Parts: sequence; C-alpha cells; structure tokens
Amino acid sequence: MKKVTIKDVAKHAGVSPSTVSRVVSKKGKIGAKTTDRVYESIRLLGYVPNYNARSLVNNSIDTIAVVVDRSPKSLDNAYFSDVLKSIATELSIYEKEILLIFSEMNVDERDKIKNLVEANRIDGVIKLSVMKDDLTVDYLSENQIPAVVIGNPENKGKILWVDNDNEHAMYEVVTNLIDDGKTNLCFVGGSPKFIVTRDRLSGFKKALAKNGLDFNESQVYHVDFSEEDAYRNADKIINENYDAIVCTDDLIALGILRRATDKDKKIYITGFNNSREANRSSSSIPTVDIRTDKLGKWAVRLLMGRIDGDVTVTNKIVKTKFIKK
Amino acid sequence: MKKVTIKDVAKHAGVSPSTVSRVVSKKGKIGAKTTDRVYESIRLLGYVPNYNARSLVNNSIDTIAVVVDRSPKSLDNAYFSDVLKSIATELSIYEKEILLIFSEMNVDERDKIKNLVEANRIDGVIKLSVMKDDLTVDYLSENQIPAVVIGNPENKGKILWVDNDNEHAMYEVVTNLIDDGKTNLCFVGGSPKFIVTRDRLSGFKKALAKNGLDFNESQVYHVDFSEEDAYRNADKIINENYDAIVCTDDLIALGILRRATDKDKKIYITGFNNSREANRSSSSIPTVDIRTDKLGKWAVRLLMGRIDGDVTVTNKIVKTKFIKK
DNA sequence: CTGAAAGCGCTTACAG
DNA sequence: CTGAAAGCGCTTACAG
Repeated sequence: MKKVTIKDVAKHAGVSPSTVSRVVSKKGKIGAKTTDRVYESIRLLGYVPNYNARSLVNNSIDTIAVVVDRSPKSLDNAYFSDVLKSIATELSIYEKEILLIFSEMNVDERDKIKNLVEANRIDGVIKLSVMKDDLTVDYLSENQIPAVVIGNPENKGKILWVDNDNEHAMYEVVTNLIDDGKTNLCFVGGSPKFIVTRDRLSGFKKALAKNGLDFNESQVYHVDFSEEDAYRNADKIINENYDAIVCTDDLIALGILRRATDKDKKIYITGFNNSREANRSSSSIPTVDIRTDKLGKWAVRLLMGRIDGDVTVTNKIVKTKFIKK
Repeated sequence: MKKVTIKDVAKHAGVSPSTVSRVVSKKGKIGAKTTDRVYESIRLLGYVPNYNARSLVNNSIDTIAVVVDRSPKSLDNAYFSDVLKSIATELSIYEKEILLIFSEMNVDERDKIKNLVEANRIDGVIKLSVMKDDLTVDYLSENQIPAVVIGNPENKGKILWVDNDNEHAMYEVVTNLIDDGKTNLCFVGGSPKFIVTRDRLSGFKKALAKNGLDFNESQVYHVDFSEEDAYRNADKIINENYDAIVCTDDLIALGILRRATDKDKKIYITGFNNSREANRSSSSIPTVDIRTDKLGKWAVRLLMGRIDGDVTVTNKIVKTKFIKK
C-alpha cells in the first residue's frame, strides 16, 4: 500500500503541489473551484500529509512533552493522574499530541528534554512538578523553550507556572473553622521540605494571627505523606483534644481519623485535595478542592499562548474551594 | 542560536556529510581515525540529528502510541497507571518515546490512530484494553501496523496480545481454599460483560468441579466495580455464612470486608490485583498478583519483536501469583 | 573506506 | 490566484 503524497493529489486534481499545500494549510488565497477540486482529490485518495516532511521545513511538530517525575508514588497518585487527564483534554483542543516522559533523576530529565528539543521532536514542555535547583527548568529558560511548570518555581521569572494559592487556601479553611467557634487548632502537614507544606503552614499561622489567637510550634506536626504514617503517629495528636485538626492532605487526615475511630474518639478533622477517599460515604471529611482540572487546563493555555508569541502572561493562580460538607 | 546540522559537523571534521551520517548511524565501515574525528566534532558542536529529517527518509520515528481508553475511571485506576509505568520503563530500554493517546470513543480512537500512522508519527501501537468489535484493532490488523493489545482480543489471530490466564488464576485461588478445608464458597465479580469476569468465574466453577463440589448459580454475585457498591450489596452475601468469599477485585473484597467489620462479623475473603489497598496493614487480605509489570514489559517486547520482523510470536500469557498471607 | 548526488515529502518566497 | 524551483536536514545506492 504505497503512501499517497502531495504530488499524487496534485496530479489527480490537475494542479501543482504548491496549490495543494496551500489548500491543506489554508494559507494564501486559492480559488473556490480549485479548493473544492483539491479537497475532493484528497478525500478520494485518502491523503494525509507526512508530518515529518512538514516539520522539517516548519520546525514545529505539534507535540508537547509532558514530564512526570517518576518517584515511586507519582503515577499511582490521583493528583498526577487527574492533572494529566486535564492536560490531555485541553491539549487535544489545540490538536497537540503528548509525548510522555518519565524521569527519576533531574539530570537525566534535563538531558532527555534537551535531546528531544534539539532533535525537533517537541514544541514545548509541561512539567508536572518543580524541585529546588531544577536543571530542566534552567535548560528550558536559558534556551527560551516554551515551557510551563505546575507548582511554585524557585525563580518565578524564569519559566511559566501555574499553581494554587496554597497559603490563602489554608487561611480560608482555618478562618472558617474559627468562625465556627473552634479556637484550639493544630496543623498536620507532610514534609516541610515541600514548598506546598510551607505555604499551607504559613496560611495557618496568618489565620490565627488575624483572629488574635496565639500560635505555638507545638501545634505543628509533620508526618510522611501517607495514610499509614499518619495512622501510626495519630495518638499524640488525638490525645491533645484539639477543637479541630487541619491537614495538608486527605490521606493524612483519613489516617488520623481511622485511628480516632479505632479508639472510639470523636474528632473534627479537615483534609486537602478533594480526593475520592475524602468523599467516600463511610469517611467523608471536609476538604479543599485544588481544581486539578484547572491546573492542567491553564498549564496548556499558558504554554500555547507562549508558543503563539504572547510574552505578557507569565503565570496563573488557580483558586481553591473549601468543601465543608 | 542556530541549530547545528550534519553539514556543520562534516565541515568541522573535514569529511563529507555522508561520512558523518554513517558514523552516527553506525552503518558501513568507517576508519577509526575518521570516526574519532567525527565524534569529537559532534561533541564540540553539540550536534543532535534532526529526527524529522531522518524520519523522512527512514519512515520510522521511534515513537509508539500508547492508547488509554478514557473511561472516567481509567487513569485513576492503579491497574492502568501500573501498566503504563511498566511500559514506559521497558520502552525506554529500546529508546522509543511514548505518544500518549486517550480516547473515549472507539471510532474516534480508530480515526486518531489512522491519522498518526499515515502521518508517519508513530511506528507502532500499544493498547491498554480491548473491547468487543474493536475498530482500532480492525484498522491495525488490516493495515499490518505493528500493534499489541493488553487483554483478551476477540479474534486472537488478528493482533499481538498479552494477558493473564484469568481462568487458571482463579482456579488456583479456589483450589487452595478447598485444600484448606473451605467447601462452602461464593464468587463475587464485576459485570459479566467483561471477559475477565467470565474467565475468572469459569475458573471458580472448574475448581469446584475438580474437587467434587456442587455448583449453584446462587453462589455467584455481581456488583459494580467499586468499593462502595460492594459495601452496599454486602449484607446478602455476608448473611449466607460462606466459608470463604472469593472476589475478582480487591476493592470489591474490601467493600464487603468493611461492611462485615461494621457488623462485627468475621469473614474470610480474597481479592484480586494485589493493589496497595489490599496490602494496608489495617485491612490486609489474600489477593492475586497479576504482575502488571510483566504485562507491560511483554507488551513492549512483543511489539518490538514484530517491528524487527519477527512474525512467529503472537501472544504471551503472564502467570499470576496467589498471595495468601 | 569515502564522497557526490539524488531523493524523502513537504513549504514558501519569488515571479507572474 | 497559481506554478516552478529551491531548500529543510537527513540517508543511501552508486561509484571509486
């Protein structure tokens, strides 16, 4: 089955390849009758332009690298899969394909992306997370490759980014609880090395301050980012009889809640991320919707804007929503 | 920053572009000294071959489409993400990239794949699931596109496939329980419209027959593929006081177990898939490891074999393993 | 072992 | 509005 080329179409329609090209790409004015004839030939012959030939002259391939840091957890994590889903949906609107990249090591990731860019295999990059001293970000910004990061990049001027306002999100949760008369609160977060943990803790403190409540370091707990670890460390938190326990993640909250239930102890606890787990009837808790759908969508929009030459917009903050129940 | 081309390298090394090409592609004999000089120039200039130019003449682009049926659940589902992870790992060994395709509608999926194939954007296809009357499979087989499917395709001769032996897997579970003296068993599965449910039920029946136990339709229950639905429908199963309840999925098993726990009722129940949930200390249950890592790995190997011209191997059955605990 | 030349399938100034 | 021609950056018979 010989592939049909632009020449075949041209011959069949009785025009030149240039004309066919113009019809297909909708560039330049072509007579209505000619256009019709060309389309008819394309349909008849089943012509699909060779993307590689096109890219060779265009230097654009309509493909975006989507980079997932492959920590053991990342892909199993609903956050990543939700964002990926949203990115995929939005990219399809722009008719871009996804080249999916996993990388455990930041150096390897940088080299990989460098290669893909220089081999003309991608037009842009969406990175699902950022880290400190991110080499990929450095490469991308130095070489002015269109790229966007989901999360809070160290140097905001370097690269497009989209993120929640995590400080404000937590501020809102805590303010809400205080308004309900809960004044003895504690904060349970993941590792403080994640910027997101720090941002949320900062929101916690601000809400207390704003409402004239004292803050003490003893109100802050850090656990591993897992339900199991939260469960194991729950006792010391539960025993303090806080009015409310606010957590930076649903799984953390659910781990603590499970421990409390085991001990037949009633607690008030809030999560974060609006995960499926937080919405199961048997263990439904208040949580914060971080709008992964919007995070993904805006990542794509910022990137597409940049590819189209827009240099005015550099980031987008996605509003969260406290789901109190 | 002008892109460096093969000509630049040739000039710098004092050879012809043909020679550089041969060195890079390792085709044809080139003198050791020349080779060294060319490599040195490549390194110095930072040359990366333009993939689109190469593909234009090669008709191969080192990219594989990985197709995910985008049902609402698919991406959140650990099964899909695990398989995807394994495919990614194995493909990277062959230095192939992943073009990630989601598609909700089978017709759209077919058209999408057709386009990518004809535009020379992919060399092969891995599909994470198959359905009845799968149009994508028809297109791929009719046009002899290298492709592999994970699951049980209707017409086994049409396309490469890899799957578990689900009947035997369940046979093994049930036999094992019977050996332990449990004779009053029931089967709880997802919808019977999935081939996998039918295969596992068949294994259940065979194990009973083999051991001279009677089978009655009343021993078979079907629930939606979710923990919630299993929980809701658990009472009628629990009340029968079976020696053991075998389920086709961990979440189903855990839903029933949770209900039993709520009622302070002891049951013996087994799951399927060896999911994280089935291994949590608080609710650990026997389960079957379906080896998603091997499913993904073999999908890639079969595909690569076919791309390299091997037409002898057509499928692979991945052994499961009962994890009794 | 190496080079000159043709060709892969497009696009796009240039000319009309 | 349309075509002839050059060129994108490679690879690969062909010839030596």
